[in-house]
Amino acid sequence: MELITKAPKGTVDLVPQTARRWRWVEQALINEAELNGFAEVRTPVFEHTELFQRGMGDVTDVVEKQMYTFEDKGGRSVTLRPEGTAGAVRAMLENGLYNNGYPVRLYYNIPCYRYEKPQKGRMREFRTFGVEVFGTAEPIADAQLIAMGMSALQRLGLTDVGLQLNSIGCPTCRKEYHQALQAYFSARKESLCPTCLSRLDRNPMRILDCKSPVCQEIAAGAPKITDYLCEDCQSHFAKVQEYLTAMDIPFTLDPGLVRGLDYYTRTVFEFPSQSLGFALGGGGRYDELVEEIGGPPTPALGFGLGMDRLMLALEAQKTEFPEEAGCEVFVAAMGEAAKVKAMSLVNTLHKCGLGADCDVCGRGLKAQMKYAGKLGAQYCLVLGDDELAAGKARLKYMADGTEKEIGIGESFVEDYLAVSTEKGRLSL
RNA sequence: GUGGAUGUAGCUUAGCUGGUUAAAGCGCCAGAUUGUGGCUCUGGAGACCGAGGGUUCGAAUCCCUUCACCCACCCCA
Repeated sequence: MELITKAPKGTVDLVPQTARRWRWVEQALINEAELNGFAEVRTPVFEHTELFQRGMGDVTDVVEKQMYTFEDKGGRSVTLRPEGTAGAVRAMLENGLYNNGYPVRLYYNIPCYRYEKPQKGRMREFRTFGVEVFGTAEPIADAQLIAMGMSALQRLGLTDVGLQLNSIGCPTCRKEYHQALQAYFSARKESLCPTCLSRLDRNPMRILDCKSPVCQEIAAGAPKITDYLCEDCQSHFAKVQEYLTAMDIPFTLDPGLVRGLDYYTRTVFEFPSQSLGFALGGGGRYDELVEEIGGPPTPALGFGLGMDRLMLALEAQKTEFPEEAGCEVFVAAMGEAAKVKAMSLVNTLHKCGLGADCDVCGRGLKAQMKYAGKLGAQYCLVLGDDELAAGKARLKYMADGTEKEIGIGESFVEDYLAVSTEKGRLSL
C-alpha cells in the first residue's frame, strides 16, 4: 500500500492507545494546576508575527530561523506559535484579566510549532503544558510555582527528574555581568569553539552551557552571574532558595543555566531528566515582558512542560498507565430480526450510561463472541429467533462463562442491572 | 544548517559472500464447533523488498542517485 502522502515531517499522530495515555497525563497536570488556583486559557494557534518578535527577542534562534511565518490572504504576517507565554500574556492583557485582581494564574495545554530538524524529544509540532502567574514580584510566588511543577512531576511518578536553579538578574545587573563575561572570554578567544566565538558579542551567557569540552573548561572559570547580581536580585534569589528548602524541595544551583528566550529575568529553572539527557521543561521570571508587549509594568513568571518529553520520560521508566475501560455488554445477534433488536437494546443501554456494543460488520455468531472477547466485554447477551419469541435471553458473564436469564422487553434494563450489580460492572 | 545510521507483509524481524514461486512470529479473516469468546489445531488474505537508475545471463542482496524516517550536534519544550 502506498499512501499519497504521510504526516508532515516532525509531526506524529497520537493513535488511540497513545492518546489515552496523554489524556491521563494531561488530566493529572490539569488537576495539579487547578489545585493551585490556575484557570485554563485557550489562545489561537497563530498570532501576529510581531508578538513573538517583541516577546521572545528577535535575535533568538527561535525567532530568527525556527518560526512558521506566513502571510495570510489579507497580507498580514502571522506565525504559528513557537511557545505559549507570549500568547497568554497578550490574551491576559487584551481581555483585561488583571481587572479581577492579582495574581492572575493561567494554564494551557497547547500545540506549538518550530521549524527544526526532528530528533528525540524535538518535533516540529510539539505540545506544551504551560502555566503563568501575573502580578507578583514576590519570591514566594517563584517558590510556589516551582513547587507545583515538582509536585506534578512527582505525582506522575517521575523519579529521575531534578530541579536546576539560577538567577540571571535584572537588566541592570545583567548588563554588568555581560561585560565581565565578554572581557573574560575575549581574553581566551583563541581556544573557544567557532560557535561560541560567534556568541561572544550577542549572547555571551550562552557560552556557559556549550557542550564542547574546551569551552566547558574555560566556562568553569568564568565569572558567575550570582557574583554580579544587584542587592535586590540577590536577596530575591536567596528568598526563593530559602522557601524551596522550607518545602523540602531539593535543587541544584547551576550558574550556567541560561534560557534561550530573551524575556527571562531573575529566577530561571529547568526540570532535567537524567536518563533522557534533556530537560522536560523549564521557565522562570519575566518581569519585563508584559510591558514589552504593551501592557502596564507587571511582574510575571511561568514555566512550560514539554508534553512529548514528559511522555518519553514516563515511557522510559515504564510507567503503568490505567487500563482501558473496555466494553461492558456485547449483544450478539443471529438473523435480521435479532440484529435490529440488538441494536435497539444497545441504544437503550447507552441511554442509561452503560457501555455497550453489537456487531456492525456482518459477523457470524462465533465471530461476534470472539470479538466480544477481544473488546474485553464483561457480559455478552445472545439473541436469536428463540429469544425473540420468548422475550428472554441469557446474559453470559464472560469471566467464568456462567449465564443468567433476563428479560429483553420492558424489564430489560432492570433485569440487566440486577444481574450486573451482583457480578460487577464497568461503567455507570 | 552539519554529521552518523536505517529502510523487506499492519507490527517485529530473518534472508550470510547475487541463483527458481522472498521466510517466520504477532495481528487480521475463516474453518474444526451448521447457536456461544479466551486455549489448541488447520487454512487464507496480505510485500511490485522505500523510489529511480546502473552492473549482471540473473539483484531484496553489489554500485550511484533520490526520498523517508531515526539518532547526534546546533538550539530548545
